[in-house]
Amino acid sequence: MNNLGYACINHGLSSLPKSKRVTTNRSMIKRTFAEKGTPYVSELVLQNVKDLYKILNWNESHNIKFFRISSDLFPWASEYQLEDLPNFKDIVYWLQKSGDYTKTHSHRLTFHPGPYNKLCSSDPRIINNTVKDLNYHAQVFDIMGLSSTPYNKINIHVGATYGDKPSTAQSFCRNFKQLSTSCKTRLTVENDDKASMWSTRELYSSIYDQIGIPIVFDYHHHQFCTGGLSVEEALSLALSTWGDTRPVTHYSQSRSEEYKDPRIKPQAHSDSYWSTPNTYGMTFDIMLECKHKELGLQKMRQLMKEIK
DNA sequence: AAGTGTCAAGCATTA
DNA sequence: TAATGCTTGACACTT
Repeated sequence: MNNLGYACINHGLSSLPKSKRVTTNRSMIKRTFAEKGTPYVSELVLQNVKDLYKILNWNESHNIKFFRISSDLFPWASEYQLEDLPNFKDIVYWLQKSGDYTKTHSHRLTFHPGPYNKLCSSDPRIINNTVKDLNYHAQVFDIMGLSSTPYNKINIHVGATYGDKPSTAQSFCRNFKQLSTSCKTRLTVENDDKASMWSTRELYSSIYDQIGIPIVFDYHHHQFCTGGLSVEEALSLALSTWGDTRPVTHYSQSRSEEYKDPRIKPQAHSDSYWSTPNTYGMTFDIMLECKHKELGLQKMRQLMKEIK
């Protein structure tokens, strides 16, 4: 049984009329942050965490037990301490309520912080921001009372090579040590979608072998950066890095194929699905990264049923 | 309410 | 040199 999940946005709930809209993605531009500061952040965060609880309830009632939380939950999180938000107590209340709900109903929650997180950089300012941002994600899971393991993964890409993969990997592994313990124990790395970047095989030998963090295998990315491995080989290799924790993979399909439009980059994610990932009989959770979110998940369930 | 232009961060790639 | 895309469209202003 491979559990299916979706990422960050519930399409149906977020397109309700404004008064009923449910979203965890309330944010603001830089100017507004400068003008209104953390009190306004705090208001938005409170609404976001309340809506997170609603989404988890929606998921449960639709038998979806795997969900990626948006990093937008706390806008500008690297610019303040969570404890300094005026509504922090109420925010904690709703996060704990969501965490309790998650555990009671055996859901799995994960994060996927943005591409601006460059743990492999050698610029101290970039490292500083990256460490703050990654630690914030771990702190949220801590508040929710979720496991300090990759079961609640915080997944990132290595994200650069600087024209020198060995030294870039070294920087990544060195800077990893600066993260909080609760972040280090949850961190995972994902294979890239460009030939020049990091394949599953390279992540294994350059990152996993050094610091032992699990590899998230992305089916879609793999075809653009195989590292010389077949899907089955790369998948097996990635799964072997998860120890006792049930692994996660990512699955999406090509938008250019979906719309039969060669002008669209083949890497772009599709709206929905028309075929299923080959699991080779192995068991792991699958994060679906299509644009139509929970609708795509329901489509995928149909497709998987038809196969059996 | 609906439409439009703009929007933090880092990097590699394309135009 | 500038625009694009990435884990995810949303904000802010005008009409």
